[in-house]
Amino acid sequence: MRLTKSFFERDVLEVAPDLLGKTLARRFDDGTKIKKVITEVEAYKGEEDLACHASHGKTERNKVMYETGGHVYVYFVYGMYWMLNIVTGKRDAPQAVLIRSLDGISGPGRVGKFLKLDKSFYREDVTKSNRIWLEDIPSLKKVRYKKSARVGVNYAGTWAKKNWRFILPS
DNA sequence: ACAAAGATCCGT
DNA sequence: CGGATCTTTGTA
Repeated sequence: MRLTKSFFERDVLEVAPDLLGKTLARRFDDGTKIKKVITEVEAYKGEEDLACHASHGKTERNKVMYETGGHVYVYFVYGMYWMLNIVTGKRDAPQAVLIRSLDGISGPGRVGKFLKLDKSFYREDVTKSNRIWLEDIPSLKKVRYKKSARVGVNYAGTWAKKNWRFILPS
């Protein structure tokens, strides 16, 4: 079953761990369809969170984070990687979940490459899109997961210490 | 206008 | 541990 708007409109700290064990589905232009279980995510929450891209207010790059949950936030880094995030929460509450790993695909850069993401996915709605969406596995109710500090955000001071990275044990 | 840094990955 | 490679951001 496809995850709906109400799933994504909750607080990012609830949505992020709930995404573990869920399925990410992607239909490519040639019609090929793939599904992978999400195994690692990170939460980025609000303008106060110095590790969050919204910490300097709304900009051309991050403006989709201010929209309602369920939108895709993709951005380009290090000259070669597209990072996949799912916006969560209500409008004007900038939050997003970074999809760091899928089953067999370790690292956010590789996830973007595997899914063949690009600028055109910016602001895609995963509750409606026919090329990227998320699905529940009804039989799987609860999963155990580990928490740790987020990766690559040491510049964020005390915010870097928050255990907002959620990992499914392999 | 421009320089610097970046929610990364890979090879050495 | 440094290079690749280029967009976004704040003004170094």
